[in-house]
Order: sequence, then C-alpha cells, then structure tokens
Amino acid sequence: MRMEITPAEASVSRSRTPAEPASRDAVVGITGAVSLLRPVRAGNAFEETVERLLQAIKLGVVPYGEKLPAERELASRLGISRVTLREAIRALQEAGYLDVRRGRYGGAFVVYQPPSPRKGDLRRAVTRMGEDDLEDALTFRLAVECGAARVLATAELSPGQRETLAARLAGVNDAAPADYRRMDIAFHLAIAELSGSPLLAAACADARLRVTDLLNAIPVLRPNIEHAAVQHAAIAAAILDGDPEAAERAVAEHLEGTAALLRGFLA
Amino acid sequence: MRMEITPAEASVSRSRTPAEPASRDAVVGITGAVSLLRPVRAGNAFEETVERLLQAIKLGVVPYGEKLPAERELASRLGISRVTLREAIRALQEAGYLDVRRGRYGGAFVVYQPPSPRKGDLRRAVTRMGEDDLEDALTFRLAVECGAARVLATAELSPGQRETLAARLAGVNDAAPADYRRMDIAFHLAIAELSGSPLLAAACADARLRVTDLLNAIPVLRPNIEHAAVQHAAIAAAILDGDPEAAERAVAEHLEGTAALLRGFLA
DNA sequence: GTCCAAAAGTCTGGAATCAGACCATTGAGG
DNA sequence: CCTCAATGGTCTGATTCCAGACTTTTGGAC
Repeated sequence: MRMEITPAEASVSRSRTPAEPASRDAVVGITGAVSLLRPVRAGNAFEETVERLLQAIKLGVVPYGEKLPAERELASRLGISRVTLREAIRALQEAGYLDVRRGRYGGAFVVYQPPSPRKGDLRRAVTRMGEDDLEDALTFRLAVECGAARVLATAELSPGQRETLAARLAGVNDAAPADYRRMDIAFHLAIAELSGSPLLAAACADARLRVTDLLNAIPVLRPNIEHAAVQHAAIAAAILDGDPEAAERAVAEHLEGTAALLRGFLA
Repeated sequence: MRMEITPAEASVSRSRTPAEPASRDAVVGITGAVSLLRPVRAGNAFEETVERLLQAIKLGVVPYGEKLPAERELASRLGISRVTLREAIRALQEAGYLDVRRGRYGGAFVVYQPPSPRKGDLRRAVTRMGEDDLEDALTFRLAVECGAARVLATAELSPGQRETLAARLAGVNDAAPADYRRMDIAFHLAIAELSGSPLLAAACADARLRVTDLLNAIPVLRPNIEHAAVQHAAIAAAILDGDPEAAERAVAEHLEGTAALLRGFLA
C-alpha cells in the first residue's frame, strides 16, 4: 500500500509527449481571445480517466468502503472503452486507492482515507501545480460558485430542493472531523447541482477538485470549522430567502476566507 | 459552397459510436453528485477539433479574410497531431468555411460571413441542441459571466486593463451592423480574459459558443442594440467603479434580457 | 450441492491518432 | 531568373483506443 504515490508522479506515465508548454505570443483576430485555441484534450484517455476516478475518490463521491459502478456501466458513463477504464483502475489499484474483487458482488472498492496532513504537504502540492495555476483555480472557483449561488437564489425553489439544501447544511455541521471535508464538498456541490444546470454543476465540481489537494494538505481546525459554519448558514439562508446579492456576497466571503487561509499556510 | 451544411449534420460523421445517451439512475456516494462520472471526452479528436475551429470562425476570433495559424503551430496549440488537424481543416474547407492556399504566405483563410438569419433558423437550431440544453447553456452563461464580472470588479485594475475594457465598449458601440455580433463577443470575452484566470476565460468562451448558433439565428434589431448599449455601459461602469454587486447585477440584467429575447423569438 | 447471475478478466481485429520525415508549391527579394 | 523560407501535402510505422465476444470467479438462492 503506497498511499503517498500520486498517480501523477508514479504509476501514471504513459504520455506520448514530453509535455512542454506552447508559446503564447501570436494572437489572432479578437486580440487576446486565445482561449479558443487552447488544447482540445488534456491528455490521453487513460490519464484523463485516472484523474477523474482519483478525484471521485478524493472528493468522496465514492466514499471509503464503497465500490465504483461496474466496469461496463462506468466505461459507458465515462465515454471510454472498457479496456482503457480497466487500465486506469489497475493503476489506481497499484497505487493503493482501490481494491478490486471479482465474482458476483465484486467490484472496485475504495480503500483510501485522506491522510492527516503533514507539514510541507501544502508547499509540495503548490509546487506541483504552480503558483499561477493556484491563483487561476481560486479565481475560477470564486466565479463559478458565486454564479451558481446567484442562479439558485434567483430560482423558484421547490420544497424538495429547500429540503436538500437544509439537509446538506446540517450534514456539514454534524460531520465527524474525519468526514468534514467530504460533507463540505457535498454542501458546495449541492448548490451547483440544485441549479439544474449540468454544465454549471460540472464547472463547480471541476473548480473544487482543482483545490482539493491543497485543502487536504491543511489541517481541519476547530475555529475554522466554526467560522465556516456561520458562513455556510449565511449562504443557505440567503438562497432560501431568494436574495441573489446576499447569496453571492456570502459565498464570496466564504471562499475568500478559504483562499486567505491557504495563502496564510503558504506564507 | 454549401454554406448551410453544418459539420454536425453532414461532412463530419466519423464517430465510432452511434451516440446514444447513458442512463442516469444509479447514484453513488454523495447523492446527486453525478457530475464527476460524466464523459471524459466529448467525442473523438477530429470532431472536437472541427467544433473548435468552427467556433473560432463563428465567434469571429479569426475574422473574414484572415487565416488560421500555420498547421504546425495550430496543431501544437490544440494539442493534436497535424494529421488530425488537417482532416478537420479539410472538412471545414469542404463545408465552405475555409479556403486553403499553399506556398509561402498561404494558409487556411476564413471565407465565411454569418448569413442573415431566416425565419425558422432559430427553431431549427434549438431543435438541434434540445430545449433542456438551451436552458442549461443560458444558466451556465449567466453564472460564469456574472462571476467573471464580480471578479473583475473586485480586482485592482491597471490603467492598461481599464483602457482595454473601454476600447472594447467603444468597439461594440461603433460597430457596423455586420460586425456587431463579433464586437459584442469581444466585449464579453474581454471581461473574462481581463480577470486573469485562463480557466474562467475558457469557461466564458465555452458558455458563449453554446449560444452563438442561437444568437446568430435571430436578427440584429436597432432597438435591441440600443438597449444592449445602455447595459454594456452599465456593466463597464460598474467594473471600472470597482462595484462587484452592481457589476453582477448589470450582467445578470443584460443576459436575462438576451435570454428573454431568445425565448420570445421561440414562442 | 447445484445453479445462476453479476461481476471482473482475457483476447482479437480494426480504427483513430500520433510523431516525424520528406515532398511540392508559392511569393518575395536579390 | 534564381534562391530561399514558409507554408500546405504526403507517406510510414508505431501507439492508443475501440467494440464486442468470450472466459473465469464468486456468492446467494434454491
């Protein structure tokens, strides 16, 4: 069980290219609108699949002890072939994230619990992704989550939706320390998913997973949790109140708090 | 020159799968957080590339008469092989979007001007993408553009940035009717790109291109332009003022106006 | 104990995609 | 007119990825 081995470093190394950045001088037409000529795909199917599964595990979408969907179904959901999926699963198995059992009631079981952060983990995580990418990710997250909160606060909420939101809020507040991050994620993602826009939900999930490694690298401290609880409550209240501006302000404050916390640990 | 032929319908048909949607019943772990198990890739490299280039053309990133970057450079920027890129270019050439000339100073020149919309175009465009996807796209766009505006209004703007924003605003206002949509896009994308977050810029570009076909299918009317001009000015002012809430509110109003316009033409 | 269904494991032929080398065309500048 | 450099056009062998059929393992139900 080699828990520390993140696939990005070890097992996963099947890229065809040596991965070097492109030059960014030439600009066409609408000055600065380079975004459209960005890479069409992030890597090969195998790498992207490993990344996805790893995020599903680290985000707790599939919690400890549970199993991933069956290979055939998962492959179809991810839009890849079973062969490629199996390679990804094997990589994660070898890295100690999954335990694969065959036969009926078998499957790929998650055997991974976020390790308690050690000094230097954060620094290392930041180094791995780069300072600029960190700022990019934080900004992106701020934007999409604020937007999602605004959308949800603007919408007419059904009783079921109100209930879900309240339940998720309660979930974070009642969470055991070991489960805190997972429930926090569930709360934040709920806002995005309740908006009813799959694109928006995907964007928020994407934003979150870009900072999970970082958040997992800092300890969960009592005062921070309490502070977050107040902010979470404010967010939920504003949404249930149907006050878009307040909802957004609350989300912005909350996320900026988190960002500040991160930066603080880095300084 | 078969202008009406959109690659999605004709030339582009090299998919390996018959493309049928997956079932959405099973839910894992964090209830509802299905977003992470979404398809890893939208299609094959060829299709995605065609789509990208087409959007760059339709969005006016590469305007009429200009040429795309050289094949070798473009392929590297898009992260695909030259072979695949060339296939995509050929498809677009056959569909009448590009004119490819060889020799020095040659290249793939854009020969496409958005046709003036005809009755029924919108209906057809919506049918092609689906009602739900339309709502999804509009919601997504609202969220990310509001978020981007908030971020930009919160940031400390350099004189250069303020200048760029003002220039883009002037650009829309001074635009000839034929160039209106292009300049409108430039203004909206500028907000995203000035935020300094590539992820956010990409999200906004993505959101916009999901509705371009629809917007291109409705006529550009005088009163609408004037109305939009007022809103654009309000957005820019709020951002330059450093007022996040106002900026967001202005963007929300503007985009909801556009959405209403679209829905109106559909009714 | 036997049977069955659901799951992982294996194999195959073929399509898509790649990197890289090389060829052909073109217009500008000498 | 010739040369040169930048560009598209072509070819090749290797790698990745695919769909689908088949095999093996497993635990529950009877």
